Amino acid sequence: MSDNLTASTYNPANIEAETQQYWKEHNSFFADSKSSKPKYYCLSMLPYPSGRLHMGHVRNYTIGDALSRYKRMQGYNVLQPMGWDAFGLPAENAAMNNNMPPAKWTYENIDYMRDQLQKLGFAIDWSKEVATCDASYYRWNQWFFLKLLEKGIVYQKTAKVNWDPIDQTVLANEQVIDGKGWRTGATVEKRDIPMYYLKISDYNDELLSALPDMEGWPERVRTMQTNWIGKSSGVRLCFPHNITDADGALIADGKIPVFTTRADTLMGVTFVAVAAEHPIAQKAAKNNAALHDFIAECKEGGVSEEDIAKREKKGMDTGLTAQHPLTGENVPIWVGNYVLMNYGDGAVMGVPAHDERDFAFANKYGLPIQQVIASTKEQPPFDSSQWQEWYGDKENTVTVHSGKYDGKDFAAAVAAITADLQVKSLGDKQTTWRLRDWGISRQRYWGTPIPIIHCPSCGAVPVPEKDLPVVLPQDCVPDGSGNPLNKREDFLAVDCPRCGQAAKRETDTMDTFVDSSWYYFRYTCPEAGQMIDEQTKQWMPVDQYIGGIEHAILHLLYSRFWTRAMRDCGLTDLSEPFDRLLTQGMVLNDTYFRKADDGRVSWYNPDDVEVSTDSKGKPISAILREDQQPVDIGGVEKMSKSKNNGIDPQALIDQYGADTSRLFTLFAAPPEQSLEWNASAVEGAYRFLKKLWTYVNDNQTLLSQLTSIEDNTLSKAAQEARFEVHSSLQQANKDYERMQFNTVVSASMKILNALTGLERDEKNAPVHQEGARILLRLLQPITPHITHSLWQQLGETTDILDAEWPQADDSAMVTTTVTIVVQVNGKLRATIEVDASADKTSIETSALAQDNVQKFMEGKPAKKIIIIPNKLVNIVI
RNA sequence: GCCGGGGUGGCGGAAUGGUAGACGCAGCGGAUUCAAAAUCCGCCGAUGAAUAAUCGUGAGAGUUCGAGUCUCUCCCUCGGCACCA
Repeated sequence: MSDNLTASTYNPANIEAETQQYWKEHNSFFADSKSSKPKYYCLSMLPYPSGRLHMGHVRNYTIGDALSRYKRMQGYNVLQPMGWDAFGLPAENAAMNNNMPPAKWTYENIDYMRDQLQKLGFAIDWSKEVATCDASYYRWNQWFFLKLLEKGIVYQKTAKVNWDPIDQTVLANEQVIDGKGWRTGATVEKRDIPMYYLKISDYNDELLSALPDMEGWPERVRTMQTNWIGKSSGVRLCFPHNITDADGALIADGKIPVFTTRADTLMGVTFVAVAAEHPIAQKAAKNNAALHDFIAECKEGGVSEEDIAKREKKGMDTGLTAQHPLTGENVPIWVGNYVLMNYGDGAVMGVPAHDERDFAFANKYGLPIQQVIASTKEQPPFDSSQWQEWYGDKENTVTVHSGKYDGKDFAAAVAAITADLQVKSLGDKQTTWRLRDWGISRQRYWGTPIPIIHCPSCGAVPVPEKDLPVVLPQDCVPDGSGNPLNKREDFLAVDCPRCGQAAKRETDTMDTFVDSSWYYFRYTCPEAGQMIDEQTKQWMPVDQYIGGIEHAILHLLYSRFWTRAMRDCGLTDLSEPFDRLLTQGMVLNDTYFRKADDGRVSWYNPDDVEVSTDSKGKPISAILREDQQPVDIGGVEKMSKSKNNGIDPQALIDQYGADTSRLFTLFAAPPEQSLEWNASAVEGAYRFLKKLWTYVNDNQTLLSQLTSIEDNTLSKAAQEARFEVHSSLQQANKDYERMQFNTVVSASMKILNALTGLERDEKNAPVHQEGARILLRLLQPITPHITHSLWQQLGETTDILDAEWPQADDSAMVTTTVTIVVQVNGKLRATIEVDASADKTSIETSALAQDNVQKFMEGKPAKKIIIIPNKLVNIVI
């Protein structure tokens, strides 16, 4: 039978279905805890089951899968699990829109998305699947919460939340739009409510000091966490006062404590600013209506750090004074809306000359500005009408106008001032942290119930371990006003476990970050009748974690904390859960819009827009297909609902297949960088796979054996093709190790180009046979279906997954001559072919003999000749 | 506002301090075809008649025989900011 008769066109739908069926029948991806091979735990961040996979998921899991398959073919026992971060706010929103319980919505989404993941051919061990909304998972959230409560790591305190006064409900930050509630439009208030906190602050030193040694993590993530933990060394000092409360007692023992990192500027203090909730502000407001109103105004607006930082800095004089701790002079006390009661001491010292924010504040309210620092570098003179960068410097400074402290640099001034404060018992060195304890209470239904019972006699009583899990009712439908659990008598009513009288369950649920802080432990033993069992030891820590950069701080820090908390409860020996971390970039797409007369912007999906380009292919205009009218071309932005620039990966899979989707995703950009959607580039990926299919499929007879290569019998063309195959393979193997999959794809394309460019005859057959086998194995982690199918067409009987990984053959890359670049004064003037073994003198001689080299040397003698072997000669004149 | 990342052809991107633009997309020209799709071949940073030369990696300076790469200053842009996940 001739090859022509067996040739068929590339049909991804059939190939992929058959290959997936094969994997299913062979249980190919089961990760056996008892295997003797070295383990490799490859973890991708688990998805929120929003309904359908988006391109970000596809990218994340394609990267993880390419790595998992590569490691597996390197001989590792690979665990690649998958699960669902299934609790959270979107399910409640969907419930409101569709009048459907969040549970039903969530489980339907999980079923759909699991099917999508399977159609993408990911080598996932589905026997280890976990959904965080299953009681079999979240019972261990509850169990561990109680453990931490026992250990004193859980505690209760009040916290500020966004409060919608019309819906009478707590709002998430994302539900606050321009300071108004998203459903009611009412002005959001800050309100204090009791919450459970985890004492992550007990671990701040450890979480910080481990970071420098975490070499498998990107530098930028470690820097972000370092800044987030925010260790700062400074001085905590007190401004004495004699302000009394209603009972005539001194407020806070007659002291206003403040923290500063700039004790060297203490002599420049011209005011003290306190938070609106500070007891002194409260006291001053009693007889001052304007101040009372100002304090009320401070309560408006959101609670996010960004909201607070961007708010216009405002203040009001309390009319009260405190004393400067060193000079005893009176210092006015102001209320500032930028001072936070629950951060530090709720008060700050104001040094307008050397802090930009204080400077603006003092200028606005006419407070004095007292310079106490001068620059030792040449700088413009101090000018109290305009802020200069150097006013806030710590380096190259000397104290001035500071009495006995004059003439000191930063460290000396801080030391001298601190010593005097210590003598007066009004201050001492202190380390503070930016990291705040983790408030985990959420006033929402769709989350893990906090296992606490409120008894009128006994107070807050933990649910006994034997009564776990506290099961979340599955049939509630939230309506936007408060937590539906508060209306569920069957959930609420319970007897106090301590005294037996009628009591009430806690209705707050846990932050969903709790769920994602330890799911990777549970994957190793999803059926265990305890939080984790001995199988965990076999797999943990995670060797490679992959996920979005947006999780660089919160999720990754909480997981590091949670692992330590588990360690301190005797559950694991580990401190760090993730050995290596890869933060993948975002998926972007073009945006198109029209702006209506009233300023409203409508966004159009790139699929519905036709773009015209100039003769060079540069886009010049775009029209909407529907009405043939022009639309404006926006920038390239993250795929999102709001910009209507998302691409549904399902359409991509349906049209081109999983292999093309995977190839495009990995080829278009390196994993850490953002990836731009490009429909033509998808076509290009598809074209490559068609070409690969045709090459193997059309040449089955030629390729079906594997004859050994005798180098000296090969033609020059065959040797060159083989050189290209092996040098590309060598590069690809290096790039696999550093997870640079885009250049692995490039190398694969080069290999296929070399092979298809080489005549397919008996003489060249060994090079084709070897090259095809290299190429298929090289591509298996990236496009697993087509390579599985073509591997069989080569007559190979073993599973390609079990095939030995290809290594570059040095003998294929030996060359007799090399091309050397000749530069004159660093500029390229000629290239020369020399014998690979040529010595420096002969290289120099032939370089100098080049006409163009002589021309540019203009008859001048060479001052210096630099020779880099096999690469370059630079003649300096 | 604070913190972090990124700027290289028309586009995505490639380059252990050593030939900038590999590989691909788009574009242009050609072959094949009744025609189209698909496929194959060639060209493809700018100026230029040019296989000459000059310029060219956001801008400016510096280190070096040599800088996309190292150092400093500046500009633009994107991401995170604790109740979105």
